[in-house]
Amino acid sequence: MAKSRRLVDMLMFINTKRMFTAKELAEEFGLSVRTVQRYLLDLSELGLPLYGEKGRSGGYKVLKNRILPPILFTEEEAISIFFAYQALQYYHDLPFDAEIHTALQKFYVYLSEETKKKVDKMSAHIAFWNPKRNLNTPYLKELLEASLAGKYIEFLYDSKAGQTRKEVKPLGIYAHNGLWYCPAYSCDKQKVLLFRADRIHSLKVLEKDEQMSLTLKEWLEKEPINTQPILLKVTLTHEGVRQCKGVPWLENHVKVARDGNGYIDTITDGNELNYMASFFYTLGAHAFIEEPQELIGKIFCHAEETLRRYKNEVGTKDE
Amino acid sequence: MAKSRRLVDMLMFINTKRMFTAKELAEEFGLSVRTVQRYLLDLSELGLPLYGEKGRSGGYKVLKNRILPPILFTEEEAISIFFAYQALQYYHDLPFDAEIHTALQKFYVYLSEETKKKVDKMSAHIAFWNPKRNLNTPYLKELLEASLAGKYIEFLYDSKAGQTRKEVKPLGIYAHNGLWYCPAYSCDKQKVLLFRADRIHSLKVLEKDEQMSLTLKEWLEKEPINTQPILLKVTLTHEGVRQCKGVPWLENHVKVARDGNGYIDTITDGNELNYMASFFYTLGAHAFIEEPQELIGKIFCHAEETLRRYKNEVGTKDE
DNA sequence: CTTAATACGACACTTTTTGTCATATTAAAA
DNA sequence: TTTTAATATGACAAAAAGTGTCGTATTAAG
Repeated sequence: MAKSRRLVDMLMFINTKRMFTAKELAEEFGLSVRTVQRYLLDLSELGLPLYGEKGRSGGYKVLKNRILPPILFTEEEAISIFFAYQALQYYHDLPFDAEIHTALQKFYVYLSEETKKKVDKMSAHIAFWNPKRNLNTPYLKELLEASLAGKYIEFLYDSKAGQTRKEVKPLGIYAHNGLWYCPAYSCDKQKVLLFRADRIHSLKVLEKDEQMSLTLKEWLEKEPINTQPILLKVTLTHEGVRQCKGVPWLENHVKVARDGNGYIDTITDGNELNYMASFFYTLGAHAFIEEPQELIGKIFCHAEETLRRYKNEVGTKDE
Repeated sequence: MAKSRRLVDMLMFINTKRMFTAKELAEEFGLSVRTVQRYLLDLSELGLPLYGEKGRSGGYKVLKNRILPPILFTEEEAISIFFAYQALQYYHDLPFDAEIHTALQKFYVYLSEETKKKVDKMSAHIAFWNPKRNLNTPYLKELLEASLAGKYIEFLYDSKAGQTRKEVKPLGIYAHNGLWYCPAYSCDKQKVLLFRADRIHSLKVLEKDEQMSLTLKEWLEKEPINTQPILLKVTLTHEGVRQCKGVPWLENHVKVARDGNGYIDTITDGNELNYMASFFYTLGAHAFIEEPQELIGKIFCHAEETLRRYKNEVGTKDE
């Protein structure tokens, strides 16, 4: 039992070193060099990828990544990890996809038959509703790692105007509606730009790094600074109330009268006018916008233009 | 070393049994009873919650859940698990929430300082955009477990008409837009009903169980039987192409000409006409619908009506 | 060609593990 | 009430495993 403990201690010690010699460990742990060699043999049999180099400036190296000491999990905990993985199933690409799979594999082999069945079944009984996407997003891990390390990157980006070269410092990544986005700070333009991760090609991590000034979270929280507060006033029918309560950006702002009709009187983001126009258009007669005038104007102009564009289509059919 | 291995073997053997005696194990492993007792002592020191009962029909029991043998993970794998957990951060309630936390805790304590920092940072650099909800959904785990076991459940449901008692067999759970839903088969009504999990109260698992006839997955796949296929033909400008490629239900159906303009010619669901109308309305001049006539009609009528409704509003301002 | 490292075998010595026996305690069955 | 079969624990000798000290081979840098 004492040996197992010392093996774990040694594993931990090794993890902190890039390279080490048997003599070093012998002194550290008060053991003979021979015993240390035997310990290292045991560790590699346990799965630690050790590589020894002979010769004067030789020593041992741990290949691969650091390995954690053996951990005891309960089956319930393993199940919970499989559950968490379900949430990721709907993304075509993920950072750390390979690692998640090897980790799940390690859990899976030790599960009891009964629990294996349960885990197998699970994917058929849980869904996280997200649009399935088929776009390849190969650089997710690199984007995330660069943002964690505060490193600059360089890549080609498919934008409206064709492919352009960008040099930026990513703040992080986020998933929205099945797509991955990456806000990144551009030195040239001195501001944060938002990129769609699937449109990023030929990424290269640059040496230039800088301690993080802004994280994704801060940026997401700050963003509302870019908002242009405008007053939104809408009257709603009974059905309009129901619909507005179903969207997160409005659910807390709908006031309902005793007769079931409703009213919205709140401040929202002026940058979202186009989205709002489309949303209230869908509601049709169930919502009547009182303010802002700009939103009414948008809807009105759009309606006029739409009429003009489809006039002939509808006309010919009717005749 | 031989001992550690035998300890693990014994752990595995114990896991398959509900109850056992020291003598049984002694015979199974070719050890003396005394040694088995000492092994069991070691195992409980390692964290296995063993409970021994004296007396004639006594024996050992493992309390709690099964424990997996010690597993060696790499740090990268641990990071990937923390990443997966990020995807769940936006749900107010989760099944297995407690277990996920204890599992992450076990990983966390063994991470190197460097990796701990990385993991701490991660939550600030990744987001899975989902509306934050504040509704309590306490029965998620029970719903999931019942669906896996094919068991019937009984609960009170807050529906439009007030609280009603339901007796159903859940097919599974799914998350959509930050809310949890549970489709479940009702024996009374002989069909699958869809429940919002946050509206379920006082759940009780019934003894009655039945091997699964339908899983959530099958149900979700079957649902489109309700679709009404219609032909959709749209011409797109360059920008229209870009926008349509950004929505999942169209991204695979956009054909792009050499000049950058595009064309859609596909079959979609007639039940979604209202949504489509709203979507193509937003695109404005970047999309021109050729078919179906019904969609054009919808957009046209809506535009006419919108004009009528807001005419005065815009007029008064202009004067 | 010396030095400092891995690699590994042999053997005596030390520590740990194991089996045996003894004893106490408990609870069900006879 | 006594017997029986289980846990629980201690003592001690025997067996096994682990350890240190050699020795020898091999390798590569200085």
